[in-house]
Amino acid sequence: MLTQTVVRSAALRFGPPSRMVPVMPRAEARPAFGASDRAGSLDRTMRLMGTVISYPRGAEVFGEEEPADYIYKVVSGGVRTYKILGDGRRQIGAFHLPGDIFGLESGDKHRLSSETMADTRVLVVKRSALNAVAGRDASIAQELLALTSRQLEHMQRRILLLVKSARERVATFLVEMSERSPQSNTVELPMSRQDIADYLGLTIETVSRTLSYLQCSAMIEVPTSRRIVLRDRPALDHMNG
Amino acid sequence: MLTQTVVRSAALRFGPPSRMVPVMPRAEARPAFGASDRAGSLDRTMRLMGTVISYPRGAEVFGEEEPADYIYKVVSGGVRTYKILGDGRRQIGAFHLPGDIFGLESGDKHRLSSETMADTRVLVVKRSALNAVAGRDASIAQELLALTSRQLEHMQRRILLLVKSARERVATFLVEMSERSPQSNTVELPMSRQDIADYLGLTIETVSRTLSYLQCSAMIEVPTSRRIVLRDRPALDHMNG
DNA sequence: CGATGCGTTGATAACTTTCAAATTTAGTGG
DNA sequence: CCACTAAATTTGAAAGTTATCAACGCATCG
Repeated sequence: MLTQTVVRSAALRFGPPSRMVPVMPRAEARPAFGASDRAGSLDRTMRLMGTVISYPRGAEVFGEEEPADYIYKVVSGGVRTYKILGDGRRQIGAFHLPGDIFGLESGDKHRLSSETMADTRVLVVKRSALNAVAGRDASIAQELLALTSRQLEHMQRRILLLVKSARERVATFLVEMSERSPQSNTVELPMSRQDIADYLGLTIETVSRTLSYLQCSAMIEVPTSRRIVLRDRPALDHMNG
Repeated sequence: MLTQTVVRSAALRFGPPSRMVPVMPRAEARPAFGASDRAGSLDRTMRLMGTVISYPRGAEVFGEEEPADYIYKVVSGGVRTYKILGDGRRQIGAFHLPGDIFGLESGDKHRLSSETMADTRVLVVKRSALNAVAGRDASIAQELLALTSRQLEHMQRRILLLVKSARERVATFLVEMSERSPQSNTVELPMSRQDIADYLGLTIETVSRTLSYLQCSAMIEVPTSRRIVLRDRPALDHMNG
C-alpha cells in the first residue's frame, strides 16, 4: 500500500536542476491567483516597493517552514509550490505563471516549498512593507483579501477535482491552463509530466495515457509534449461538471 | 467513466430528512475550526450578539450561493457543508461539531450548502455586526483571521488526504475525528457512512470494507456502526505521513 | 409481522498503478 | 552539423485498488 516509488521519487524526481531551457515565451498569461494585470494599485505598489530577482531553472525560491517574510509575483518564467509527503511522494500545490502572486500565506511560515520550473524572474516585496501600505490604503488591503479569497476558491475546486477520475482531472487541468493562456486554444505547458502528475495526484504514466486517449478521441492535439491544442472544448468542459 | 449512481445519488441520498435520532450526547468536542472554547473574546462576543436557533435533523442552515450574512457556531448536534456536483455526486466540505464556527466564507456568498446531521442548536451572529466589533477590537479581528487561517490549513490537509489510498483516507479521518473527540480513543460518529464516503471521495462500500479491514487488523473496534474505538493509534498515525 | 433505511459482504468489472521496455527529445562533444 | 548520451515521454502487460451491482442482515417503526 504505497510502499511505492520512494526511490524513484527521491533519486529521479528531485535530482539537481537539469540543463537550461529557454524561458517560456508566454508574455502575460491571465493569472489564476494574481490580481488581474490591468488592475491596480497593488500591482503598482509592488512594482514600486519590490525588487526583481532572477533565478535559474530549478532554483528554490523559498522552503517549507521558512518564515514568510516576502510576497512574490512572477514576472517571467514559472514557479511551482510543493510539499514532500512522508512516503517520498510530492504533492504540488500550484503552478504560478507570469502575473501570479504567490507566497501569500495566512500564517507567518510557508506551508509549502517553491521552486522555478524554468529560468524565472520574480518580483519580491517585503510583507511587512506591504502590510504597512495596506493599513493605510484600503484598496490594497481589499486586493490582498481578494487574492486570499481566490486562493480559497482554487483550493475548493482542487478538492472537487481530486475526487474525479483521471480523465476528468486531466481534462479539467487542460481547460484551467488554457484559461490562463494568452492564446485561447493552445496551451504551452511550462511543467513536466511529473509535475502534472504530482499536481493531479496521478502517475506520469496515467497522465501520458490519458493525454493519448484525449488525442485519439480528437479532443486535443499534442504537437509536442509541452504544447497542447484544445480541439473540442465543449467535450472537455463536459468532463468537469 | 462515472455515468454511475445518479439515480442512487438523487433518489436515495437526498430524500426527505428521515426519522429522528437522539441528539448527539457529545458535550463539548474540541473544535477543528472554531476558536478553542476556553478562549476568548470572540466566543463571548458571539454569545452576546447572537441568537440560538434549533433545527431538526436534516434541516438546511444555508444554501449554496445564498448571501453569507451570518456566521454560525454549533452549540449542540452537528452540521455538514456540501456541494452537489454536476454528475449528481455530493462532495462534503466539512463536518462541524459543537464549538465549531462555520459559514465564514471569504466572499459574500456561500460556496457550499449546509445542513444538520442531527437535531442541532446553532448560535447565529450577523456578520456585519461581528465585523463592526472586529473593527474596534483587534483581538476579535485576530481570532477571525486565525479561524480563516485554520480553514486554509484544513483544506491543505484535505488535498493531501485525497491523493492517498482508501485505507489511509479512512485511517486519517478516524484520527482526525478522535482528536476532536472528548474521549480520546472512542469516536462517536455523528454522520452516516454515506457522509463519510462523500467526505473522503469514496463509496460507502469501500468505507465499510475499509473499516472491516481495520477491525480485522486490530487497529480499531466497531462496537456499533456509529461508535469506533481506536485500538492502535501508532499504526493509524503511521498511515498518514 | 412487513416495510424501510442503513450498513455489511460478495462477485465482478473498471480504473489506476506498477514494472518493464521502446521511443522520442534535448543536450554534448566532436 | 552529426552522432552520442541522458532524460523525458510514451506504450505494453500484469497486478492492485476501488467502484459497481447484487444480496443479505439488522435494526426501527408503523
